[in-house]
Amino acid sequence: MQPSVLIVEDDTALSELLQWHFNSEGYDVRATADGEDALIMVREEMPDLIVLDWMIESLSGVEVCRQLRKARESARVPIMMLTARGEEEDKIRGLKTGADDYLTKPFSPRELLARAEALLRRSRPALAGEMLAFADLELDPAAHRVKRGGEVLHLGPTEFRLLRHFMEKPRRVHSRQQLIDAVWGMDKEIDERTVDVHIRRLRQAIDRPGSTELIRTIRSAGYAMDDAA
Amino acid sequence: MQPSVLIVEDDTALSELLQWHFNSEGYDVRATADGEDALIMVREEMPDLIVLDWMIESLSGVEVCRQLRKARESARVPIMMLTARGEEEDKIRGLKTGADDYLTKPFSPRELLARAEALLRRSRPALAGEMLAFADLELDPAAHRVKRGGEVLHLGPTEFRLLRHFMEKPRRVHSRQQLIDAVWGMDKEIDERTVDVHIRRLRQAIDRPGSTELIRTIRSAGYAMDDAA
DNA sequence: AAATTTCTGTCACATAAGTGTCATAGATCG
DNA sequence: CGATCTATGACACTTATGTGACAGAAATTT
Repeated sequence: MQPSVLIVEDDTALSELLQWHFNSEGYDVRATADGEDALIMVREEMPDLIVLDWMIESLSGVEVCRQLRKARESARVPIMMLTARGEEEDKIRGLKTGADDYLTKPFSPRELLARAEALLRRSRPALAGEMLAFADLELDPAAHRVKRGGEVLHLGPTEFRLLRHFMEKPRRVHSRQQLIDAVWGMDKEIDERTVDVHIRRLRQAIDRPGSTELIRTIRSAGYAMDDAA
Repeated sequence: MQPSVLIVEDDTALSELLQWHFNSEGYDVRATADGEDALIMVREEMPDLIVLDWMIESLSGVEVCRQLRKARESARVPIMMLTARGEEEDKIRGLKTGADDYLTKPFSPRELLARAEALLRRSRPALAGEMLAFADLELDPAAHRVKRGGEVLHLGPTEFRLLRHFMEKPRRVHSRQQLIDAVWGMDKEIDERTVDVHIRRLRQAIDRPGSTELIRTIRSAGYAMDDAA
């Protein structure tokens, strides 16, 4: 499946250049010059990567960035910020709002693409809308649907995000705080015990009688998705 | 287990930016703007990595670096130095004083995190999530899982940390006090006999009947992980 | 807009797991 | 053989996790 990128850039020439390059690398490209627009487009269809110019119309790059991070769905989409030389100060501020990387104009397309790929590699499974699978569990992020051995399961929204997180990084301990950050959102203040409760609900939802427990408790550390006992 | 980082930086915005990024990579983050403070914090609890700005209040970065290197406990903690462009001279001096790596501002978070991980990998592979192996034992730090000859073992939290410590530095005697410092924490006041008990529990957990003892007692010195003789 | 259903986050309490210490028995050394 | 040092089982205690209930929030239906 081809990765998708959203380019937010008001310099038409540069935007087209970027589009061309991403396109010829096999990306599914969308573009806009406007910040408001960008947010709408993201809501319509989540891209795998966002390239964002610092100086754009109607809503500054920082503000777009901030908004994206605030919404739960887009909180973890990698964002690459473009800045002009001499905006060094802004760079810092831009990054602070949560951009993952920045590039100073002028830059070589090759460099942009290389960095973009690096960003993508890190966070891909979650965002690319790819089917996640583990043991006999399948999770379709796009359709918001989970099956176990063919049978459709019913999960609440929180349990769904929780499971998705586990399936993105299986065989790995997640501390309660990490789970809160990832599933509820960084700024939320959620009691750590609450995680236990949702873990239980998740287990209840995915465990068929007679099947192996997929969510393992690691005492004093957190939880992990695991297959073998 | 999550690695810990201490950020010493007096530009609040930049410090927060760094904190955010390290945090979202799963680090346990502490920060201060002050050099004296930094030394105290290090003494209180040794971080796995120190990020140090060259220009900070009350005590320059170099000085902090020098002091850290002088103290035996902190002599080997990896230090990453941050310098502003134009302080190239200082870079050289910084490295001379014992920094392990440096980065010129402004830099991308990706780069910082990548380098940080590289440093970590060198000093404490287990923290960077690398698989540890010894004889027919395997320990997966990320999954918090131990196998012997393919079979999954169950260890309690303390036994797990103990074993991890042995596997990080095998074929080497560890005194009881060293084990206490590493496994329980510097400040804990634990009876040395208690180590014996946990060693027994560890042996019990990893020894299959008929297999060789992996933890050897070195009388009047401590314990070591060893295979043959 | 009201009624209903589903979902959420917290609590209090039950259960389970792990902890540190001790007394005693066993080893080892010179 | 006495002086040390280490192994072991028992145990009282601390801490972490599982669980059911519940009231309020949010979404859905009527």
